[in-house]
Amino acid sequence: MTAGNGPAAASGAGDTLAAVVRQWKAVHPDLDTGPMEVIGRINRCAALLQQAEDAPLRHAGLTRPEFDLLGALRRTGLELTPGDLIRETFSSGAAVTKRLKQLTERGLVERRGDTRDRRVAHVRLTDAGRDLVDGILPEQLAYETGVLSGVDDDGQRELAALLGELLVQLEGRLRTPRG
Amino acid sequence: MTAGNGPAAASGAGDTLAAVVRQWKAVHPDLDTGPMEVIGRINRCAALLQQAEDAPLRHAGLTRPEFDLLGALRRTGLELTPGDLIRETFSSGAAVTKRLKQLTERGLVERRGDTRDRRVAHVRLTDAGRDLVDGILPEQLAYETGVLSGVDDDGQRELAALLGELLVQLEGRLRTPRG
DNA sequence: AGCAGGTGTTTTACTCGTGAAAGATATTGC
DNA sequence: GCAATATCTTTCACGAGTAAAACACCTGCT
Repeated sequence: MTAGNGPAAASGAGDTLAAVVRQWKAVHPDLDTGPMEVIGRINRCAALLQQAEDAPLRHAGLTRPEFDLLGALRRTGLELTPGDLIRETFSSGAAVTKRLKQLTERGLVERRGDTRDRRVAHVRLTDAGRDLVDGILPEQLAYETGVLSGVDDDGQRELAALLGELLVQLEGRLRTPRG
Repeated sequence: MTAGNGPAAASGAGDTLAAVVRQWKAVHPDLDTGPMEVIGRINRCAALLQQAEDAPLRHAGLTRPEFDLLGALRRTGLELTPGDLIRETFSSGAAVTKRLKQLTERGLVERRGDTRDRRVAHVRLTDAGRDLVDGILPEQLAYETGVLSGVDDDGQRELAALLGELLVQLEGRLRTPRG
């Protein structure tokens, strides 16, 4: 969030961000807290979702970034190079290297060198890796459906649309993913 | 995101999540990707915002969690115990201890022991700490206003409201913040 | 051919956060 | 009063991510 978050306590109605915003308004009444209400909530949602979603994955012995990597391989259906995976998962090169090492040792992915360009490697899912992803994904989506059940279908569509708008802006603004 | 994200490439229209969802649908046509469209976008927005927002803070030599801690002290206007800060910033005890050590060394916060209960400490902002927060916060909010400028005011209100709804659900569902 | 510079990947050194255990003090029940 | 237990905070050992440098290899120029 923009400016620290946290619940002063379970303060009656509203989410924790509402309480935080109230506190800031009391200290700096002239401040425009509008952006905080959006960005703060996005960050807090993300944090809580991560804690929650880690549960189904942890059950399979995977971290989210590991699952993202496997998922990228599964959904493209192709062999990907480490460079591709860096771009697909928005991770640093070092992180991808470490994850590939781990996942290879666990027999979930395999590597082979490129015949033409011996700098590059090609990574693909093993059968075990593919089965693992295919097994986890439905559980994950079912769990998420439950998490979102408090928001009705129209609300979910609206949310997805608005976040998509914002995302286009952010993705345009923030050239220079990583290295 | 629920299941790996990433841009297959700059695939025409829509954000990167749209491309990811298309890929999944091609591989698992029967999958209900609805939750992914919401949760994936929340996570991706959070990731991008963090990268972006770190810039103004980094300029002041602060990480976001450090700023969150200072912000909690500033907006409550009170002395807080480490325990309070754990709850306010949703961090682990170990993390708060480390941050307090750093921030104390930098002269941004001060500690004193409790007279009654010698287990607890009380932390408050120094003048320098208060000035730093008051200096950064407007910059931060101005930056965020710019980031959100692609979404009109009604959209922002709608977004804040929907995220608030979701947040209430998540906060209710996820008892057991940390330790 | 040979080298200058670019690209793909890994290694290195380091920071930060975490869970579990320890440490220090309060509180409760006998 | 004193052991048993609970609470607040810090320490420890470790895993994971990062930036920057190193490495390995290709490409284009001369």
